[in-house]
Amino acid sequence: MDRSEALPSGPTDPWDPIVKVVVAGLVAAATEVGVALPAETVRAQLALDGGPQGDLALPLHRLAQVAGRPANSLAAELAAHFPPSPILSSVVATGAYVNFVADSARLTQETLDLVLAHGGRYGSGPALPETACVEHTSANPTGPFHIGRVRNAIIGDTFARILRASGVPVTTQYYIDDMGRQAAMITWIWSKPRAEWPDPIRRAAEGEEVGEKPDRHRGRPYPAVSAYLKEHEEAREEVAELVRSLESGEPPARHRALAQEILDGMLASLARLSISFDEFVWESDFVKDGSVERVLERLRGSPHAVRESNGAWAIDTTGYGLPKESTRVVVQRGNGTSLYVTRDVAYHLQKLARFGRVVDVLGQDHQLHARTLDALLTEVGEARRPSFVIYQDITVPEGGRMSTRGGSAVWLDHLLEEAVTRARGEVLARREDLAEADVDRIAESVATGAIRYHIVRVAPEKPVVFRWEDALSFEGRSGPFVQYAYARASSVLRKGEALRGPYPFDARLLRDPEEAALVRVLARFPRVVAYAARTAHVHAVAGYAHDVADRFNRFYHAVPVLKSGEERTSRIALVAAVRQTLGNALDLLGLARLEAM
RNA sequence: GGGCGCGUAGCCUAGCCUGGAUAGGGCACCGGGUUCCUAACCCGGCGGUCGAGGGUUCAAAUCCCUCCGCGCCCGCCA
Repeated sequence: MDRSEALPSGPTDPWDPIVKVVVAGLVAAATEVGVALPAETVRAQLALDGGPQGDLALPLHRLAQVAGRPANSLAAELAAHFPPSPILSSVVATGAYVNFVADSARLTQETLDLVLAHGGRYGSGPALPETACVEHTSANPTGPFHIGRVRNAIIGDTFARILRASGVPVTTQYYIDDMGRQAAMITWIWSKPRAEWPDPIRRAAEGEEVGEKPDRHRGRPYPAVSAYLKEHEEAREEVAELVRSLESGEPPARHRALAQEILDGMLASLARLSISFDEFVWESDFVKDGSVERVLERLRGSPHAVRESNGAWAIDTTGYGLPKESTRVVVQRGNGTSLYVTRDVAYHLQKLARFGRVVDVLGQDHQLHARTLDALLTEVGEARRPSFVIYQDITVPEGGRMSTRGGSAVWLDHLLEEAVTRARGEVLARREDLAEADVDRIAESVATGAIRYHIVRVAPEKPVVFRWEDALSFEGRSGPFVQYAYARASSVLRKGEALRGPYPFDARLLRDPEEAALVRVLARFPRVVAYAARTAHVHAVAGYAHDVADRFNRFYHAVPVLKSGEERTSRIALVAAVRQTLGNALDLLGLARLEAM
C-alpha cells in the first residue's frame, strides 16, 4: 500500500471531505462496538490510495491487539456499524481490513470543482508567512556547464518551484565564487596577451569558432592552465599572488568582469532549460563588507579556538559529531587570509538573517563541508540551521565522475544541440503542415523537456550514469510523453471549441472505469505537491506527471469525447481538468506546456 | 581505516521518512491495435532470492545489527 503521500489533507484536496467522513464514521462505529478508537489513531493507520479493495483502507491488526479482539471480527463489526454516507459507495470488511470506496460521482464532482475553480493554483497550498532561500547551481565561472553540474540546477530549480507552490515565498540565489584559485586561474591567463601564453595552453585553446559563447571561449584554456600550474612553480606563485590580491580587496580590474562574462554564457544555457535566479551573490562581497572579519573575530574568541604555531586559527570541532579526522577546522590561514568555509559562514549568517528557511542544494562531495559549516554556525552563536538537499553525482559509463579536466564531461550545450536535432526530426516526421518557426519552437521545448525530465525523474540520492540514448529518449517515462498528453488534451479542447470555460458538467455521466481512475489521479495532486515540498523529493512530481499522462492516454483510447452523446460536455470538462492539472505539474517541472506537437 | 550515500527483473526506476492485503512504472523482447478526438499513443505477454545473513513484529523492500559490493569525502583547496 502506498502511503507515501498520506498527509492531513487541506481545503484544496478533493479527498479532504471523504477522509473526514471516514475518520468520523470509524470513531462512531468503534464507540458502538465498544472499542476506544481515537481519531488520531485512525488517521495514523488509514491508508489512502493504495489498497487493492478500495480507495481507503484501515488495517486493524494493531488496533485489534490493543483492544484484545480478533482483527477479522473487529473489522467486520466496524464495517457493519459504519454510519451510511452518500459520499461513500461501499464500506466492506475484507479479512483484517475495512475498505472504503468513495462514491465516484461525489469524488468527481469535488475534484473537477476544485481543479476548475483553482486553475493554476490547483495543487498549491495556502500562502504561508515563512520565506525561504534556495541556493543552487553556484558553479564556479570557469567554463561551460557539464551535465553533472546541471543536475544541481535542475533539482534546485524544481525544488524552488515546488516550495513556492506549497505556499512558501522563495528567493533563489546563485553564489558566485570569485575568491578562489579557480577564478584566479581564469584571470591569470586572460590577463596575459595571447602571445605570452605558454605553448601547451595556447595549443589547448585553439580551434575557436566565430561567435562562440563566452563560457566556451573564456573557458577554453582552463583545463590546460590547471595542468600547467601543477608543473610550474613560478606560475603557481603568480596565481597565489592573485588570490592574495582578491583577499586584500584589490584584484585586477578585469577579474569580476571575466567571471561575469563566463557566467553570462553559462546562464544562457540554463535559460534554455527555463532556469533562472532571483539573486546573484558574490563571495568577495563578504570580504569587502567586513562580515568575514567579523566572523573571524567571533571564531577567534571561541573557547574552541586554537592558535597554530604559524599564526593560523583553527576551531576544535570535537563534539560536533564530525568524522574523527575532521576535528580541527582551519578558519584563517597563517598569512591572515580567510578560507572558503569561513566566507561561507558569513554568507549563511546573512541568509539566515533574511529568510525563515535556508536551503542549499549540494553535491555529495560537499557533504562534509555542509556539516563543517553547520558546526561553525553554532560556534559563532547562530541558533538556526540551513537545510541541505544532497544529490549524487552523474557518472560516465566508463566509470568515474564527469571531469572537465579529465575530458569525460558531457557538455550541456552539446546535449541540447543533439536533443534539438533529434526533436526536429521527430516533429518533421509527423507534422508536415507546420511553419518553420513552429517546428523550431516545438523541437526546442521537446528537447529541453526531455533533458529536464530525464534528470529530475530520479531521486536525488541515487547515482546516475549518463547515457545518451536514455537522455535523448522521447518515449515512455519521459518529458515528451507528458508534454504529448498535454498537447493531446489541448487538441481535443481546441476541436471542441472549449479551450476556455466555463465547463458545465454532470458528474453522474462520468461513470466509465477509465474516468473514475483518471479522476482519482487528478485528486492526488495536492498531496503530491505537499509531499515533494516536505521531503525535497522532486522526482515525485515527475512520477506524478507521468501517471496523469498515462491515465489520460488510456482514457483517450477507451472513451470518445467529442463524438460522444449526452456525456460530451461533461467529458470536455474532465479533459479540461486533466489539461489544467497536467499543465500545473509541467510548470513545477519547468517543462513547456505545448498546445500542439 | 572513519563518515555519508547507494544496491529492487537483461537495463533504468517508484515504493523506504510514517511496517500492512497479489512490490508499481519505463526500456528492451514477443504478439496485437490507426476508414474514429494527434500512434511521441494504446492493449496483451515475458521477466522479481527487493545485495547477503541475522533480529524486532501478528506482519519487513520498508525498522535495528552484521557483512558484501559500488560511489563520494576525510587540504592552511573550493
